[in-house]
Amino acid sequence: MPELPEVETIRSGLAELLPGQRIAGVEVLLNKSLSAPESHITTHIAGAGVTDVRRRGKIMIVDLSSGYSLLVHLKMTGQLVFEAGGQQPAKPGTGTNEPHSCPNPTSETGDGRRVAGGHPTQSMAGDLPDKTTRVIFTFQDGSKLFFNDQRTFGWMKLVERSKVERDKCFMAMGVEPLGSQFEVCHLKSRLKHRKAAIKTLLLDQSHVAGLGNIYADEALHLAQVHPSREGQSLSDEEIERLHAAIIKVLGDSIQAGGTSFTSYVNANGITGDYLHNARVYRRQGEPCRACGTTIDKIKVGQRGTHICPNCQKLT
DNA sequence: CAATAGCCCTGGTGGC
DNA sequence: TGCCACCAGGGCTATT
Repeated sequence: MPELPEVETIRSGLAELLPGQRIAGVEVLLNKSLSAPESHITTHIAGAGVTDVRRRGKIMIVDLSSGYSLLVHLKMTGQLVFEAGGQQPAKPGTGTNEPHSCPNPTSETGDGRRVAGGHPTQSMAGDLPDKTTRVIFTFQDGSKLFFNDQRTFGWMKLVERSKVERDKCFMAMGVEPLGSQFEVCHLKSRLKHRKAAIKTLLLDQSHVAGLGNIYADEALHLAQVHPSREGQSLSDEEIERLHAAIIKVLGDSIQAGGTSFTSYVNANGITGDYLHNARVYRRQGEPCRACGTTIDKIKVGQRGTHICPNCQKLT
Protein backbone atom coordinates (compact mmCIF):
# COMPACT_ATOMS: atom_id res chain seq x y z
CA MET A 1 0.00 0.00 0.00
CA PRO A 2 1.41 3.37 -0.87
CA GLU A 3 2.77 5.12 2.21
CA LEU A 4 4.72 8.36 2.35
CA PRO A 5 7.79 7.17 0.38
CA GLU A 6 5.67 5.63 -2.37
CA VAL A 7 3.47 8.70 -2.66
CA GLU A 8 6.55 10.93 -2.67
CA THR A 9 8.15 8.82 -5.40
CA ILE A 10 5.02 9.09 -7.52
CA ARG A 11 4.78 12.80 -6.77
CA SER A 12 8.31 13.56 -7.87
CA GLY A 13 7.74 11.57 -11.05
CA LEU A 14 4.52 13.40 -11.87
CA ALA A 15 6.10 16.73 -10.97
CA GLU A 16 8.46 16.26 -13.91
CA LEU A 17 5.74 15.12 -16.28
CA LEU A 18 2.53 17.04 -15.59
CA PRO A 19 3.25 20.75 -15.10
CA GLY A 20 2.68 22.45 -18.42
CA GLN A 21 0.29 19.77 -19.61
CA ARG A 22 -3.27 20.84 -20.38
CA ILE A 23 -6.15 18.48 -19.63
CA ALA A 24 -8.30 17.84 -22.67
CA GLY A 25 -10.76 15.38 -21.19
CA VAL A 26 -11.68 13.28 -18.19
CA GLU A 27 -13.24 9.84 -18.39
CA VAL A 28 -14.72 8.57 -15.13
CA LEU A 29 -15.15 4.80 -15.28
CA LEU A 30 -16.14 4.42 -11.63
CA ASN A 31 -18.10 7.29 -10.15
CA LYS A 32 -17.02 7.01 -6.55
CA SER A 33 -13.34 7.19 -7.54
CA LEU A 34 -13.67 10.88 -8.40
CA SER A 35 -15.93 13.01 -6.28
CA ALA A 36 -16.79 16.22 -8.04
CA PRO A 37 -20.03 17.48 -9.52
CA GLU A 38 -20.33 16.62 -13.20
CA SER A 39 -20.41 20.31 -14.05
CA HIS A 40 -17.14 20.89 -12.19
CA ILE A 41 -15.42 18.15 -14.16
CA THR A 42 -16.17 19.92 -17.40
CA THR A 43 -15.61 23.44 -16.14
CA HIS A 44 -12.71 23.12 -13.67
CA ILE A 45 -10.77 20.05 -14.78
CA ALA A 46 -11.23 19.80 -18.54
CA GLY A 47 -9.34 22.64 -20.19
CA ALA A 48 -7.21 23.35 -17.13
CA GLY A 49 -3.44 23.21 -17.06
CA VAL A 50 -1.46 21.43 -14.37
CA THR A 51 0.62 23.93 -12.41
CA ASP A 52 2.11 21.85 -9.59
CA VAL A 53 2.12 18.41 -7.97
CA ARG A 54 2.46 18.45 -4.18
CA ARG A 55 2.07 16.01 -1.30
CA ARG A 56 0.84 16.14 2.27
CA GLY A 57 1.05 12.89 4.22
CA LYS A 58 -0.15 10.16 1.90
CA ILE A 59 -2.29 12.56 -0.12
CA MET A 60 -1.21 13.96 -3.47
CA ILE A 61 -2.28 17.44 -4.51
CA VAL A 62 -2.44 18.27 -8.21
CA ASP A 63 -2.91 22.01 -8.67
CA LEU A 64 -4.80 23.19 -11.72
CA SER A 65 -4.86 26.56 -13.48
CA SER A 66 -8.61 26.70 -12.95
CA GLY A 67 -8.08 27.58 -9.30
CA TYR A 68 -9.00 24.08 -8.22
CA SER A 69 -6.86 21.18 -7.02
CA LEU A 70 -7.27 17.46 -7.31
CA LEU A 71 -6.62 15.60 -4.06
CA VAL A 72 -5.67 11.97 -4.51
CA HIS A 73 -5.52 9.23 -1.89
CA LEU A 74 -4.29 5.91 -3.28
CA LYS A 75 -5.23 3.94 -0.14
CA MET A 76 -4.12 0.32 -0.64
CA THR A 77 -4.10 -0.43 -4.35
CA GLY A 78 -4.32 2.93 -6.10
CA GLN A 79 -1.90 3.83 -8.87
CA LEU A 80 -1.26 6.93 -10.95
CA VAL A 81 0.43 6.00 -14.19
CA PHE A 82 1.44 8.48 -16.87
CA GLU A 83 1.63 7.46 -20.49
CA ALA A 84 3.28 9.84 -22.89
CA GLY A 85 1.34 10.65 -26.02
CA GLY A 86 2.57 11.11 -29.55
CA GLN A 87 4.68 8.16 -30.61
CA GLN A 88 3.16 4.78 -29.71
CA PRO A 89 5.53 2.21 -31.24
CA ALA A 90 3.99 -0.72 -29.34
CA LYS A 91 6.83 -3.22 -29.40
CA PRO A 92 5.26 -6.54 -28.42
CA GLY A 93 8.53 -8.49 -28.60
CA THR A 94 10.45 -6.26 -26.21
CA GLY A 95 11.55 -8.33 -23.25
CA THR A 96 12.46 -7.16 -19.78
CA ASN A 97 15.85 -5.57 -19.46
CA GLU A 98 18.28 -5.37 -16.58
CA PRO A 99 16.20 -5.05 -13.41
CA HIS A 100 18.61 -2.78 -11.56
CA SER A 101 19.91 -0.09 -13.80
CA CYS A 102 21.33 3.10 -12.37
CA PRO A 103 19.03 5.93 -11.35
CA ASN A 104 17.94 7.63 -14.52
CA PRO A 105 16.46 11.10 -14.01
CA THR A 106 14.45 11.23 -17.21
CA SER A 107 14.53 8.85 -20.13
CA GLU A 108 12.45 7.26 -22.83
CA THR A 109 11.61 3.59 -22.47
CA GLY A 110 10.67 3.16 -26.10
CA ASP A 111 7.05 2.20 -25.48
CA GLY A 112 5.80 5.73 -25.01
CA ARG A 113 5.88 5.71 -21.25
CA ARG A 114 8.32 8.24 -19.87
CA VAL A 115 10.43 7.57 -16.88
CA ALA A 116 11.35 10.05 -14.21
CA GLY A 117 13.66 8.59 -11.63
CA GLY A 118 13.52 5.08 -10.27
CA HIS A 119 14.32 2.03 -12.31
CA PRO A 120 13.16 2.45 -15.86
CA THR A 121 13.19 -1.11 -17.06
CA GLN A 122 11.79 -2.91 -14.04
CA SER A 123 8.47 -4.73 -14.54
CA MET A 124 6.28 -2.26 -16.33
CA ALA A 125 2.54 -2.27 -15.88
CA GLY A 126 0.64 -3.85 -18.76
CA ASP A 127 -1.40 -2.09 -21.40
CA LEU A 128 -3.73 0.57 -20.06
CA PRO A 129 -6.54 1.04 -19.46
CA ASP A 130 -7.17 -2.31 -17.81
CA LYS A 131 -9.97 -3.61 -15.60
CA THR A 132 -8.64 -1.69 -12.58
CA THR A 133 -8.68 1.67 -14.37
CA ARG A 134 -11.15 4.03 -12.68
CA VAL A 135 -10.38 7.46 -14.15
CA ILE A 136 -8.52 8.51 -17.30
CA PHE A 137 -7.20 12.02 -17.86
CA THR A 138 -6.30 12.84 -21.43
CA PHE A 139 -3.97 15.73 -22.18
CA GLN A 140 -3.91 17.93 -25.24
CA ASP A 141 -0.71 16.36 -26.55
CA GLY A 142 -2.27 12.89 -26.40
CA SER A 143 -0.62 11.85 -23.13
CA LYS A 144 -2.77 10.12 -20.56
CA LEU A 145 -2.83 9.77 -16.79
CA PHE A 146 -4.50 6.61 -15.49
CA PHE A 147 -5.93 6.30 -11.99
CA ASN A 148 -6.01 2.55 -11.41
CA ASP A 149 -7.37 1.01 -8.22
CA GLN A 150 -8.12 -2.66 -7.91
CA ARG A 151 -9.92 -2.51 -4.59
CA THR A 152 -11.53 0.87 -5.12
CA PHE A 153 -10.70 2.22 -1.67
CA GLY A 154 -8.76 5.09 -3.18
CA TRP A 155 -10.33 8.39 -4.12
CA MET A 156 -9.79 11.64 -5.95
CA LYS A 157 -11.67 14.80 -5.18
CA LEU A 158 -11.79 18.28 -6.58
CA VAL A 159 -11.53 21.17 -4.16
CA GLU A 160 -10.91 24.88 -4.48
CA ARG A 161 -7.22 25.60 -4.31
CA SER A 162 -7.72 28.20 -1.58
CA LYS A 163 -9.53 25.64 0.57
CA VAL A 164 -7.10 22.75 0.20
CA GLU A 165 -5.33 23.32 3.52
CA ARG A 166 -8.67 23.47 5.34
CA ASP A 167 -10.05 20.37 3.70
CA LYS A 168 -11.42 17.75 6.07
CA CYS A 169 -8.76 15.23 5.13
CA PHE A 170 -5.99 17.59 6.24
CA MET A 171 -7.60 19.08 9.33
CA ALA A 172 -6.56 16.33 11.73
CA MET A 173 -3.33 15.45 9.97
CA GLY A 174 -0.16 15.52 12.02
CA VAL A 175 3.35 16.73 11.18
CA GLU A 176 5.38 15.69 8.17
CA PRO A 177 7.98 13.26 9.49
CA LEU A 178 10.59 14.54 7.04
CA GLY A 179 9.83 18.18 7.84
CA SER A 180 11.49 20.48 10.37
CA GLN A 181 8.47 20.39 12.69
CA PHE A 182 8.99 16.72 13.45
CA GLU A 183 11.09 16.88 16.59
CA VAL A 184 11.75 14.44 19.42
CA CYS A 185 9.80 16.60 21.86
CA HIS A 186 6.83 16.55 19.51
CA LEU A 187 6.81 12.76 19.44
CA LYS A 188 7.23 12.65 23.22
CA SER A 189 4.22 14.84 23.80
CA ARG A 190 2.08 12.78 21.46
CA LEU A 191 2.94 9.52 23.21
CA LYS A 192 2.57 10.83 26.74
CA HIS A 193 -0.27 9.33 28.75
CA ARG A 194 -1.28 7.11 25.84
CA LYS A 195 -2.12 3.53 26.67
CA ALA A 196 -2.61 2.39 23.09
CA ALA A 197 0.07 0.26 21.44
CA ILE A 198 2.94 2.31 20.04
CA LYS A 199 2.35 0.83 16.59
CA THR A 200 -1.32 1.89 16.67
CA LEU A 201 -0.20 5.39 17.59
CA LEU A 202 2.30 5.47 14.73
CA LEU A 203 -0.43 4.48 12.28
CA ASP A 204 -2.65 7.30 13.57
CA GLN A 205 -2.12 10.07 11.00
CA SER A 206 -2.92 12.76 13.54
CA HIS A 207 0.40 12.19 15.31
CA VAL A 208 2.75 11.69 12.36
CA ALA A 209 1.52 11.89 8.76
CA GLY A 210 2.47 9.27 6.24
CA LEU A 211 3.41 6.15 8.18
CA GLY A 212 1.59 2.95 7.28
CA ASN A 213 1.94 -0.69 8.14
CA ILE A 214 5.28 -1.20 6.39
CA TYR A 215 7.23 1.72 7.81
CA ALA A 216 5.70 1.45 11.26
CA ASP A 217 7.06 -2.11 11.48
CA GLU A 218 10.39 -1.09 9.96
CA ALA A 219 10.88 1.91 12.23
CA LEU A 220 9.94 -0.01 15.38
CA HIS A 221 12.43 -2.74 14.54
CA LEU A 222 15.22 -0.25 13.83
CA ALA A 223 14.45 1.51 17.11
CA GLN A 224 14.30 -1.86 18.92
CA VAL A 225 10.86 -1.17 20.36
CA HIS A 226 8.14 -3.83 20.59
CA PRO A 227 5.03 -2.66 18.68
CA SER A 228 2.66 -3.73 21.46
CA ARG A 229 4.29 -1.49 24.06
CA GLU A 230 2.00 1.20 25.47
CA GLY A 231 2.88 4.63 24.10
CA GLN A 232 3.39 6.03 27.59
CA SER A 233 5.81 3.25 28.52
CA LEU A 234 8.56 4.35 26.13
CA SER A 235 11.62 5.92 27.72
CA ASP A 236 13.06 9.20 26.45
CA GLU A 237 15.90 7.25 24.91
CA GLU A 238 13.51 4.92 23.11
CA ILE A 239 11.51 7.83 21.74
CA GLU A 240 14.73 9.39 20.49
CA ARG A 241 15.62 6.13 18.75
CA LEU A 242 12.14 5.86 17.28
CA HIS A 243 12.22 9.43 16.03
CA ALA A 244 15.52 8.83 14.25
CA ALA A 245 14.33 5.47 12.94
CA ILE A 246 11.19 6.95 11.35
CA ILE A 247 13.27 9.53 9.51
CA LYS A 248 15.79 6.93 8.40
CA VAL A 249 13.41 4.27 7.08
CA LEU A 250 11.33 6.83 5.18
CA GLY A 251 14.40 8.51 3.73
CA ASP A 252 16.01 5.22 2.74
CA SER A 253 12.84 4.10 1.02
CA ILE A 254 12.47 7.31 -0.96
CA GLN A 255 16.09 6.85 -1.98
CA ALA A 256 15.20 3.36 -3.23
CA GLY A 257 12.14 4.55 -5.11
CA GLY A 258 9.50 3.24 -2.72
CA THR A 259 8.59 -0.27 -1.71
CA SER A 260 8.08 -2.97 -4.25
CA PHE A 261 5.24 -5.42 -3.85
CA THR A 262 1.77 -6.31 -5.12
CA SER A 263 0.25 -3.27 -6.72
CA TYR A 264 2.69 -0.44 -6.10
CA VAL A 265 4.08 1.30 -9.13
CA ASN A 266 5.46 4.81 -9.55
CA ALA A 267 4.16 7.45 -11.93
CA ASN A 268 5.48 5.46 -14.86
CA GLY A 269 4.15 2.07 -13.87
CA ILE A 270 7.46 0.93 -12.45
CA THR A 271 7.93 -0.91 -9.17
CA GLY A 272 10.12 0.28 -6.30
CA ASP A 273 13.07 -1.29 -4.63
CA TYR A 274 12.91 -0.94 -0.86
CA LEU A 275 11.39 -4.30 0.03
CA HIS A 276 14.58 -6.08 -0.97
CA ASN A 277 16.15 -4.38 2.02
CA ALA A 278 13.22 -4.61 4.45
CA ARG A 279 14.21 -5.34 8.02
CA VAL A 280 11.10 -7.23 9.08
CA TYR A 281 8.16 -6.43 6.80
CA ARG A 282 6.87 -9.62 5.17
CA ARG A 283 9.97 -11.47 6.38
CA GLN A 284 8.28 -13.79 8.91
CA GLY A 285 10.18 -17.07 9.13
CA GLU A 286 13.37 -15.47 7.86
CA PRO A 287 16.35 -14.50 10.03
CA CYS A 288 16.62 -11.01 11.52
CA ARG A 289 19.33 -9.11 9.67
CA ALA A 290 20.59 -7.74 12.99
CA CYS A 291 20.74 -10.86 15.19
CA GLY A 292 19.64 -13.89 13.16
CA THR A 293 16.56 -14.64 15.27
CA THR A 294 13.56 -15.82 13.25
CA ILE A 295 11.18 -12.97 12.40
CA ASP A 296 7.71 -13.45 13.86
CA LYS A 297 4.33 -12.20 12.68
CA ILE A 298 1.82 -11.08 15.29
CA LYS A 299 -1.35 -8.96 15.46
CA VAL A 300 -1.32 -5.47 16.93
CA GLY A 301 -4.53 -3.48 16.78
CA GLN A 302 -6.00 -5.82 14.14
CA ARG A 303 -2.97 -5.28 11.90
CA GLY A 304 -0.45 -7.85 10.77
CA THR A 305 2.81 -6.92 12.48
CA HIS A 306 6.36 -8.17 11.92
CA ILE A 307 8.90 -8.27 14.73
CA CYS A 308 12.19 -9.73 15.77
CA PRO A 309 11.38 -11.26 19.17
CA ASN A 310 14.98 -10.76 20.25
CA CYS A 311 15.58 -7.17 19.12
CA GLN A 312 12.11 -6.00 20.21
CA LYS A 313 11.23 -7.12 23.70
CA LEU A 314 7.97 -6.41 25.50
CA THR A 315 9.45 -5.53 28.87
C1' DC B 1 -11.81 12.37 25.39
C1' DA B 2 -9.49 7.58 24.29
C1' DA B 3 -9.85 3.00 22.71
C1' DT B 4 -11.81 -0.37 19.79
C1' DA B 5 -14.69 -2.91 16.42
C1' DG B 6 -16.88 -2.83 12.00
C1' DC B 7 -16.96 -1.51 7.40
C1' DC B 8 -15.69 -0.48 2.55
C1' DC B 9 -13.62 -3.81 -1.61
C1' DT B 10 -11.31 -7.33 -4.78
C1' DG B 11 -8.19 -10.95 -5.72
C1' DG B 12 -5.32 -14.47 -3.97
C1' DT B 13 -4.92 -18.50 -1.00
C1' DG B 14 -5.88 -22.79 1.34
C1' DG B 15 -9.10 -26.41 2.79
C1' DC B 16 -12.32 -29.85 1.36
C1' DT C 1 -11.89 -29.04 -10.56
C1' DG C 2 -15.08 -26.07 -8.14
C1' DC C 3 -16.69 -23.81 -4.15
C1' DC C 4 -16.08 -20.89 -0.30
C1' DA C 5 -14.38 -18.96 3.95
C1' DC C 6 -10.81 -16.13 4.99
C1' DC C 7 -7.20 -12.63 4.70
C1' DA C 8 -4.91 -8.18 3.34
C1' DG C 9 -5.45 -3.11 5.22
C1' DG C 10 -6.14 3.05 5.53
C1' DG C 11 -9.12 5.58 7.49
C1' DC C 12 -13.86 6.81 8.49
C1' DT C 13 -17.81 5.88 11.55
C1' DA C 14 -20.25 4.11 15.51
C1' DT C 15 -19.99 2.34 20.00
C1' DT C 16 -18.38 1.68 24.67
